[in-house]
Amino acid sequence: MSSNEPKRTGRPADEAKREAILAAAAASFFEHGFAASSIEQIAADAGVSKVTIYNRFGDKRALFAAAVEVECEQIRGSLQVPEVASGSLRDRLTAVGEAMVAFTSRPKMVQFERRIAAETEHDPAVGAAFLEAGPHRMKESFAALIAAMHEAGEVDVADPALAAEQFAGMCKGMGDLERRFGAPADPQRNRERIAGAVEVFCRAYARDPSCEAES
Amino acid sequence: MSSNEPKRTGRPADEAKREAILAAAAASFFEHGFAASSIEQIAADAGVSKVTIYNRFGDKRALFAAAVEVECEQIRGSLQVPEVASGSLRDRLTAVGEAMVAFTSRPKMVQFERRIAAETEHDPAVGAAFLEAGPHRMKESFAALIAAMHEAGEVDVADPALAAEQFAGMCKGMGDLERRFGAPADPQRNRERIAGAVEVFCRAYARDPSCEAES
DNA sequence: CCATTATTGAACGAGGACGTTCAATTGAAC
DNA sequence: GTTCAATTGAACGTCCTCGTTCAATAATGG
Repeated sequence: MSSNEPKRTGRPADEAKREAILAAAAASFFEHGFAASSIEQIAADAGVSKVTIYNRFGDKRALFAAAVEVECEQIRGSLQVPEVASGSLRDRLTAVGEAMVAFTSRPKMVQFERRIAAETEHDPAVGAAFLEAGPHRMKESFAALIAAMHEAGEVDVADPALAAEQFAGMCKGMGDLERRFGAPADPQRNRERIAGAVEVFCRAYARDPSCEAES
Repeated sequence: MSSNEPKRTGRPADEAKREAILAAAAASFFEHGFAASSIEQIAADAGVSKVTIYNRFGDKRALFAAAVEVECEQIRGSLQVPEVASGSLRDRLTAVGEAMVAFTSRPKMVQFERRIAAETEHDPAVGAAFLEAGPHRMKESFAALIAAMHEAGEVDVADPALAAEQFAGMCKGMGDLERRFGAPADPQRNRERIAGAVEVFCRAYARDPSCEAES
């Protein structure tokens, strides 16, 4: 395969520079936004010539798209519903809720989502790429877990995808929104939200009556 | 009071121009974003001289803040949880859910939220102002309604604010997020989300067993 | 008519940004 | 050492932006 050994003659491209460019681009784009970022500044931050950026990425929008793609790849890699098979139903749900909230409320993620949302109007493909890489994968993964719980007879759920949305929606509550608009995080309230979500979910869907004993 | 009749001498300020400026500013800021909007273009759209804008608003950021304030005022005015006292518990909850979803998923609102979120990093006060004008008011209003239902003995809710967040979160599900990232609206799924939210809410909180008969 | 304020059009200055061009240099492969 | 591509630095052109300045004009109250 020529793809394995390009056998290209001449000076090879410095891959470290590519990564430095993407890192600097991501930092600037996701902190200041697309329009407020300048290629020259990104080049300076990356310790690279401006011409190198244009040679490798061609365009400001293309550089932005590349930075988004890198971030989406990272999301795809680090996103996973914790597959805790042990513990009670409540414990497992609680673990999932905590993982989801922790994942989505990291400052980096909040910042990234803000910028992606802002650019979605100008470039819908960006929003679609993020949606597929993040939320949709998470939802499908969690829905599959709920479906498995249904198969195991632990819960009685007719629409696992809907139930997944319901549980996630209750866990996030308004904490999601508050963070997006700059309000400080409230870990205590987050715990209450997760506990409340588990409680309501069990009351609505659990088959085992002992699950509802805490009422 | 001199505030009632300013008795100012000279040519009076044209209030229609002020509104035209704010309308044009809102249109540009909320469609293209702050950095990508230009004062000259806003002036042209408003049919007004650029100097007039600087005389009246002083600054680009101040103009942005004024446009945001106008929009928040409109939100404060048009936001209200429908106070349907008639109908069954399910019917009332459904009405509230539909109203909330309809209110938050209007394209104008989605667009506005995107821009406010993007600017929140640069200017946290903007995010806080929106949070107070919109989501927090809505939540408090709905929580009061749930508290009233509790007083009336229809539901058994220990934490009305939490229950309000749970119901709202279930109604929105991921539809909220999908719209923010450009996915087309799905009215059918929205109805299912609202119906599902009502169902789960009643199972978890309703006192009247007949409410859960549909299971 | 006069004083006073609002508005305009045009121009200006300083700065920045995108994207290009070009000669010069670097680094790896053969 | 030669060859060839990657990289650099600097400059350039073009355009846009914010914000200011200034003389001219419009609209009101007295």
